[in-house]
Amino acid sequence: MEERARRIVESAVELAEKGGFEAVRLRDVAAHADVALGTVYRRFRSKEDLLIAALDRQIGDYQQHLLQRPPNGATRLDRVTSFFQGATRSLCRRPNLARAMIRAVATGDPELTQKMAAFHNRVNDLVTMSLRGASAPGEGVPTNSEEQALARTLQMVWFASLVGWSGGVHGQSGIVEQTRTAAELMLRDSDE
Amino acid sequence: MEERARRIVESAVELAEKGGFEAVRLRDVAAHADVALGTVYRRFRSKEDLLIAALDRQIGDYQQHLLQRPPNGATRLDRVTSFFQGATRSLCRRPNLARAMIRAVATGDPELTQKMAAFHNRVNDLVTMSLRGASAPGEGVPTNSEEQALARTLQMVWFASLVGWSGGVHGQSGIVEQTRTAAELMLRDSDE
DNA sequence: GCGCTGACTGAAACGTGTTCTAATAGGCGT
DNA sequence: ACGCCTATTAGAACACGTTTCAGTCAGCGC
Repeated sequence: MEERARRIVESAVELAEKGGFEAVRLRDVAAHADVALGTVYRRFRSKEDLLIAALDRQIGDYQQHLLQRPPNGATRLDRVTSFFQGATRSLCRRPNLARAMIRAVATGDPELTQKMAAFHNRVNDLVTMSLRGASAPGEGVPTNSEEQALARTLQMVWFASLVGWSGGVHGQSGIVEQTRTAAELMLRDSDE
Repeated sequence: MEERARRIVESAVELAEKGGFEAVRLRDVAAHADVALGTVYRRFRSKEDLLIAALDRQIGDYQQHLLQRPPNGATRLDRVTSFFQGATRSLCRRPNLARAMIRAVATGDPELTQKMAAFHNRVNDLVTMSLRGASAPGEGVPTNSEEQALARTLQMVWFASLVGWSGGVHGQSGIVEQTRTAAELMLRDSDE
């Protein structure tokens, strides 16, 4: 990402951190990034696009972090549970920002299909990685279909939980519990 | 719901059916319902609130429909699969409307926590009903915790799938497939 | 150096969700 | 019938996402 674009995203993040979705007023973002409003719109199609870019960035960072310290645990259930716990904690550390980004990605604007899909794929990869243990995704072992189904289902449960949290339906612990419960239900008999 | 409010919701539904979320301009809704703009805001906190009310109404209708023809099938997997297939078809019959309502409920405005929760609970009840077979929810059998966990997880998978469909990430068949896959993973050993 | 091109700027303008206000209407107890 | 209260109305007003436009600037080929 180019310098100017990065400044814009960072400004959006700062504003979102303080005041959530509504606080990300694009005029303010532009001013804060020392850029004209038109420039923001040259780089990003919409407010949602901008916030999804922020989310993408954050996931990238977390992916880096995971490569250093891959989720450990003896069983798939342990690893996947601890992965979601860590990811949730990391995301919810800045609740206003998290809510803003989740709202953007949940809006489901058809203009942003690709970026939504990219987000889901990234999370999918992380889940797959945690299911397997150490190894990075796309390396060595080909994904079998059970693994794919597991990863996608867990990713969706996490997403739905995040939306619920974002709307105040339940607390941060609810996210972790719900994903763990789902993982337990799907990995009942597995102990590998 | 009172007459005036019903007219407002119905107007919103008509507009959404034709042009989706953006087509639901509250000025138009008011004009169409033969009501002043202020009256719309007296009854509904926001555009999202209005569309969630439409969703709630639609779920209520579908629940009625289900009481007449409860999902049939020998196993839990069969019933739950056929339930989601039917519900998805029913919802996606009017795609613009569906997308508008889903967007509203996915936005996760903390003002609307209660209505979001109500939506999730209603879907939960329907899923529980289909897991059990004929009997209505809350009657006779108390919900055990495995059943609760199953229902909630499946409801979340369905919701996430709907959001994905709404954003164009996958087609209507993707919704059905993803929920079926999740159900299969969780009901592998069960044949009751 | 010169001109071209594409990005950037500042500012205005537009649409729509949301709020506000003053005026009116309708019902209800007395 | 009268006063009161609440819902409703028409319409203005405001905020903010988004678009548009005319003017400026920077780099780059020549």
